[in-house]
Amino acid sequence: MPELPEVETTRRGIAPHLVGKPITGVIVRDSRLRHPVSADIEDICGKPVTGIRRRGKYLIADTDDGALLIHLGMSGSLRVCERTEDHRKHDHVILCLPGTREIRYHDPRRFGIVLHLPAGDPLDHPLLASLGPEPLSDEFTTAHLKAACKGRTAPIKQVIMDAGIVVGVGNIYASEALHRAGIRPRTAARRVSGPRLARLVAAIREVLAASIEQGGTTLRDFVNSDGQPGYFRQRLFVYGRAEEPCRSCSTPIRHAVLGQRATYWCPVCQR
DNA sequence: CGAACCTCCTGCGGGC
DNA sequence: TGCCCGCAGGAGGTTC
Repeated sequence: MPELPEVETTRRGIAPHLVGKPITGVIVRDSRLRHPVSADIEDICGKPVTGIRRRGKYLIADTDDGALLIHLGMSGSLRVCERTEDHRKHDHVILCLPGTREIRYHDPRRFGIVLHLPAGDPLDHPLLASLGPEPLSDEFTTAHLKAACKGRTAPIKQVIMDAGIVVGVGNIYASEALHRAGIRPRTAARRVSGPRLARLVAAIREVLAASIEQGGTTLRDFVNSDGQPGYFRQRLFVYGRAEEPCRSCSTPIRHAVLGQRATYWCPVCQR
């Protein structure tokens, strides 16, 4: 699925088409997402969209009377299309724009979310209220991560993937950041030293920022708002590279399942 | 509280 | 060629 870089890439792509303009109609072709898309989704229509924000892996389209909350789940994408094109299978929700275009929410697995939020602060919504800091913000500090790791026996990889601790780090970038920081994914969080946690904070920031620059990572589904894939996949050091040589030291990359998720690391670079 | 496990859903690639 | 199985970028829920 889209992790933070893919969601940010999507945000940047759709913003110019939405900000300052009203959504003129919503077509729900299949309401069966993670939360059913209710009829009040139409309430978003008419008022100009004042901005598109990202919070973790959520997108928020604000108006001065309510907002749209969108999550892309595992297989979701938002594309800007000409209205005349035929809709594809799994184009579940269509946001009509003034002029000739529309935005299509496409999500084969239907793990995503499209919700209308009434007036009020979207960040107070239960789905957003208990999220941890943004990894690219100043609030994501070594001290914060250190406090989150204190006493925790869970593997460090699972801790950095916990959205209550820091948002946006999914399965790809967790493996990548740990490689960059030289830390084994399975290490108990409480056993990672302060200096190594400082390296990890920096590594998370660096890998996410570098991926955003490349338009994110496409493994299978992800496309940006123009329907194009992201190019960070070719820059991945470990994810999906089992048995291939480490890009730093040529040792074959290891693979194991950790907390039900595929995990990759270099046994030499990561200790 | 934390940790381990399960679940939602569709599509695809590998093995036979 | 076709069928079955396992696996996939998320995250909320249950159980102990």
